[in-house]
Formats: sequence, structure tokens, C-alpha cells
Amino acid sequence: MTRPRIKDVARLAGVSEKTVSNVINDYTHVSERTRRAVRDAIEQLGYKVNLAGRHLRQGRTGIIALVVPELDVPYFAELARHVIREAEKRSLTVLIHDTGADRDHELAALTGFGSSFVDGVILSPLALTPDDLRDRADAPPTVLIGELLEEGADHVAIDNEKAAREATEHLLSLGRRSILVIGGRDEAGLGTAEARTRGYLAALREAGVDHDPAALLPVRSFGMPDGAEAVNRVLGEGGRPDALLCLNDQLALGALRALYEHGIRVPEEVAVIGFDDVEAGRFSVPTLSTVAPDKAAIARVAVELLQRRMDEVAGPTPADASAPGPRSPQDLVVAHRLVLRESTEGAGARSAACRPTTA
Amino acid sequence: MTRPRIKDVARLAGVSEKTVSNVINDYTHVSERTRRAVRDAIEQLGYKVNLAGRHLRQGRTGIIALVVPELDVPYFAELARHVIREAEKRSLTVLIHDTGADRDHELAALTGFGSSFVDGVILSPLALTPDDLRDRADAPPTVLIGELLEEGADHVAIDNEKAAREATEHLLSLGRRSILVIGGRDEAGLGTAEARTRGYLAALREAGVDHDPAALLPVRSFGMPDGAEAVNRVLGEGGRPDALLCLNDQLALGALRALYEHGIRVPEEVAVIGFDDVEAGRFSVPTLSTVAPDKAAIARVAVELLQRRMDEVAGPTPADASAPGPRSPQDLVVAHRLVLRESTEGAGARSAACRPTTA
DNA sequence: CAGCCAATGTACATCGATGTAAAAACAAGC
DNA sequence: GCTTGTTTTTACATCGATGTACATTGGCTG
Repeated sequence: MTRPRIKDVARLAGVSEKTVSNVINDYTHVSERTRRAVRDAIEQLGYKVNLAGRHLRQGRTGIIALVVPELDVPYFAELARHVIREAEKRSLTVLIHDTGADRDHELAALTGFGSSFVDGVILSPLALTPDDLRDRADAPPTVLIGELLEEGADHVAIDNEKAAREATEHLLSLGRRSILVIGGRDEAGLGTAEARTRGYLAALREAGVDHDPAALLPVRSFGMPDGAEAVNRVLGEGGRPDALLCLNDQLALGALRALYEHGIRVPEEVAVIGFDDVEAGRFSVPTLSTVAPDKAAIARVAVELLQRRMDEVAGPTPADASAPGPRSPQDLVVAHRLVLRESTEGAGARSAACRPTTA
Repeated sequence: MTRPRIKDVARLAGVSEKTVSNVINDYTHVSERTRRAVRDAIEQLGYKVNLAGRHLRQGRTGIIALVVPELDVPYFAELARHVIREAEKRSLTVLIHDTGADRDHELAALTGFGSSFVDGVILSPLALTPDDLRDRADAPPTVLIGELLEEGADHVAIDNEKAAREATEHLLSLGRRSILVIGGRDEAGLGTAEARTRGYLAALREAGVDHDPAALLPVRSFGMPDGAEAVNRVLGEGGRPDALLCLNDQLALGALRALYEHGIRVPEEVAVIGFDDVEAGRFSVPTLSTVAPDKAAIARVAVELLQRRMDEVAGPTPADASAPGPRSPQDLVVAHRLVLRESTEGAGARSAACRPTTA
């Protein structure tokens, strides 16, 4: 038995194919009687619309892609869930893609995977250059999250510079003066790491604390091994920091482990703070202070923005015709907050940490 | 400017549309001259095949779905990467879906998301019942991973019973006799938790150690909060285990944290072992002993099996016509190994743990 | 009850790629 | 040169849903 087609439904309900289509799509002018008859027929045959046909006709798939560098970085996985939930509200399906931080894969994502079967793309780039972004001719609507590569693209993120400044200020307020930045980068630039580094420098400057260029520890990647390695390197060279500003939680968790192996107490000797507020940081020993981005908001805003772009492409409805052409690129900022746990505050709040909010 | 169609390519190359299609699909009988001409035209126009058209015509999308309960459980995220990589080799695209452990979502996945636009599904069920699986009429080819719900379905997993027995035997060999199973379930059944519980019981029996039914600690879900909560409950009731067999690493990491909060040393007082070998367990304090499934193999075998099923659906080629109809359901077992770290072995291997294999 | 408007319903073309069947081109053999 | 057989290429129908344009129906007014 082959799947029922709209034709079969039409025959059973005794109406034309178009009428069935009208019922399916909630077209206004269908009498209640016909509507019910069609619904019954659909029910009886177990009819499901065939996406291929609809897609071909409408030029839309209802699928958006979420493209991240590494899905096994918890931050991206958590973000993905929010995006999925947000998209579901708009009856969009999310295709998650993992580029392995590879430029070619990111490029492929930008062009809609060679053949446009996604209506839009939410991209968290890592390896792309601004140039890559500039000359995308027939790319689907795209929203960037995290890294801002170019001023001309839609973008959603927290205020990284401000967040880093706040985190650094907190470390300074604890009396720490020798603060290393794991993942820090000196160059001016649009990247997240650069913005956070700027925030760190600003806080130091404001507090009148000297900046040692060697305090910026570059990392190859942003995983736990890299965090541990950076700490090992510093300590091996005789460095004696009293605080670590880690540019994400993975680095921080790796750093915590390395400090433990060196017998260094956290936070008594070294305070540690990260970025992202991943779940593991609520259960690590010690628990991890962190900059918590509002992930739900990032997802919501990104999907909203993307949807608006997709609607633009679909052609403005007569009502919108007065709109001033394509909106200019948006750069939206969502909230973040500093979450203080044991890695900066001591073990005073120990037991409380064990019952984290699951939101 | 609208995207070029096959028609445009045909016109430019001075051939028919079908010939262009033949070139694209590497059809045998096309002269070298025409082939080159068509290739040039494609290049010149920047033509990309339109999936919608192809899909409608062929009934295949080249998309398979990977459906997991919770993407932010690192095990699933890590598995997802392997599946993506494996699918890529076969030029399949992976649509990752997160059901939130919700039965309705899992059901929707089974039926190809209401409208078949996926050619096949790899499903890691949690909330489904065997019945759900049985009466799927027009479902796409499906391979289960992890939970085995029903004997009649294709399935890939490690030998959970054996793995749990080995883990338990190891704890026993350390002289531990009061071993709790976090996430354990008494009922006989096909589920992963049940199989692992059986392995635990088998090891106890073989070692002549009595089993206390209260040693099986049920959990609501399999996250870090649940692991911590279980430990808190036990200790609060005055329990004094000397080992914990946690049915996944998330539970184990939560348990480690709770033990720490109670001032209980691991492994001196309580040894802990988990399942899954997630990256966080290589950096926790202490590092986590675990049963490491060969995730790459699970992914590879699952995709292979799924592909075979999809090919069957596509209709056997004349060559295969002799094949004895649809192959019977496969239940494939992949390798696992016991990885011993500080949570059972003491801190002897401390420094080594910090440079984990990144494989 | 004619006349008109709005509400419903229908036939048909269309989206883009590809399978089918058959025509056209070409080669080889007598 | 003509038949026969094989490549190569083409015209056309088809996959399933939906937009367009028009036909029909029913209700209401004067």
C-alpha cells in the first residue's frame, strides 16, 4: 500500500484536490461542512502532506540550519536545545550541523549546503574570515551568533566586553592582582576573544593595575585539555597567578583540574572564573563562577531575526510594501549576568550549589 | 536574479534538459564532448541542483534523522558528531532532533516527523514503549541505539549486561562489598538500565555477595542533579556504601559532587564508576572511572545498518532480486572497555589524566 | 423574482528534476 | 548502399501540492 495522496483524500471526500489543500492550509472560505468532510477523509486515510511537493511549489522547506563549530561543547548543545524549542513555536524544523571548526564546512553552511534546502541559517562561526562572509551571493538569510565577523551581518550576542570587564572587576575586588586570561588575545578585532580581552584590559586600566602582556595565554582550541595545558605551561615556567579569567567554561574546567593536580587550592590561592554557565560548572569541585549569557534569549532573538529575514525574502506582502526595502543589518545584544560560585567565593555556599536551578 | 535552473544550463550548453541531468548524475552514455560542454555551462551559471525537484521525483531526500532524548547530555552530543561524520562519508545529511525525553516527540520522529522528508531514522528512545514501536505502519527505516525496546527492531548497542558485570567485578576486586546502583532498576526488561542492573546482580551472585534490594536507587532522570540527589538521599538516611555504580557518567559526576559536599573521600571511602566515558569525566576531581562504549563504532554500525534498510526500501536491484525479502531484524553489539581512573584507583595516575587521548 | 455580491468550489498550469520510450546519430558488416 | 546494432540525445509525462482564474452556488435587496 502506497501512502495516500491529496488526490485520494479528494476522491474520498468528494471534493476537488484544491479544496483539500485549502482545508489543510486553513484557507478562510471553506464551509464548515466541507471542512469536516475533508478532515474525516484525511483522518480515515491517515494522510500526511508530502513535504517534497509543498517545497517544490512554495520554494520553502520550513527547515532552518543551526551551524556550530563543535556540538560536544556543552554550550552549543545547550544553545541548540533552546533554538529547537524556539523554532518549534514557529513550526520550523532545525537542522543542526557540526562543522568541526572547519572553514570549508562553515562555508558550505553559508551557501545552504550547496543546494538550498534550508530556508535560513543560524551560524556560530569560528574559522571563517570576514571576506568569506562578504561575498556570499545566493546565500540564504543568515544570522550570526557569538562571533561578530563583519559589521554588515545580522548578529546576536551578549556584550562581551562589558561582561569581561565585570568578571575582571570582581576578581580585582577580591584583591587579586595577577590575573591571567586563558584564551586571551591581544589583537584588536571583532572576535569574541578579542572583545573579552578588551574588557579585561579596561578593568585593569580603570583599577590602575599594570598589564603584563604575558598574562594573555593563547590556546589552540577552547576545550578542557587546552585549559589544563595552559595552566601547566604557566606553572611550569614558574608563574604564580592569583586568578584566572578563562574565556569559556571548558577552559576553566580544564584549568581547575590542572590546578588540583598541582596542589593549588581554589579559590584560596587562585580564583577562577569562566564564561557560558554550562551545567558541568554547577557540579565541578569547586563549582565554577561564570558569566552566564541568557541562552534562551540568544536563541529567541536569533530565530526571530532570522524569521524576519526569511519573510523579507519571501517577498513583502502588500501591507508591508511601504517598508523601506531590506532592513539594515541588526546587531542585537542580549543580557548576561555574573554567577558567583565556589571558584571565586570559597566553599561557603557549598550545599546550595547542589540544587541548581534547572532552568 | 533568480537561481539558474536545469533548463538554463541546457539552453546555454545547447542540449536538452535530460542530457544535463545525465551529466549531473554521471550517467554512462554521454559523449565526452557534451559532458564537457554541460560542465562548463554549469560552472558558468553557478548552477546547483534543486533538492525539492529531485526529492519530489525520486522520493528520497538524502537526509537521515538522529533523534536523541537530550542533546545537552554530552554522551549524545559526542555520539552525534560521530554519526554526522559517518553519514557524510555516504553523502547523507543528518538532521539532529532533540525530543526532551518526551514520548510524543519520539513518536513524531518515528513517523518521520509527520511528513516523510527523512529517508531514515536513528533513534535513541527513552520514553517510548514497545507498543509504540510495534504498530508503526508507514514509518521510515529505523535503527535503535541504546535502549532495545523490542526484539523486532534493528538495534545497535554495547553488551550492557556484560559491561555492568565487569564494572561491578572491578569494584568487588577492590574489596568493596556495599555497592549501590544509581539509576538501577529491578524489573526484568529490555531496557539499558535493566540490562546493567542484571549485570550487577550477576557479578554479586558470582562473588557470593548478598544483594540488598535497597541498593538499587531509582532516579527520575539521568542528569547530574539526579546523581547528586540520590547520594544525598542515601547519606541522609544513614546509608554508608563503599562504592557507587552509576548507570551513566552524568549521574556519577553529580554523585562525586555530592560526596565531596559531604566530605567523603573518593575513592578511599567510596569508589565511583560510571558509563559512557564523556570528556568531563577525564577532568573531574577526581577523574572518573567509566565504561567506555566505542562511540565511533556505534555510529558507524548504525549508519551502515540504516543505509542497508533504506536501500531495501528503494527496491531491490535486479541483482539482489534473489535476496530473501527483507532481512530479519539485526541486533548488533559493539565493543566497550573499562577505563579506570582516580575515582576507583586513587590518585596515583594523577598527572597522566591531564593529557587524555583526544580520540 | 430579477439582479448582484460574496462565499465556495473547480480545472488546469506550475514548481524542477528525472524516468520512459523512442528518435537520431553513428558504426560496423555484408 | 543498406541493414543491423549500439550509442547518444531528445520530447514528454510524472512526482504531489498549491496558485490562478474562473465557474458555481446561495443569500439578500429592491
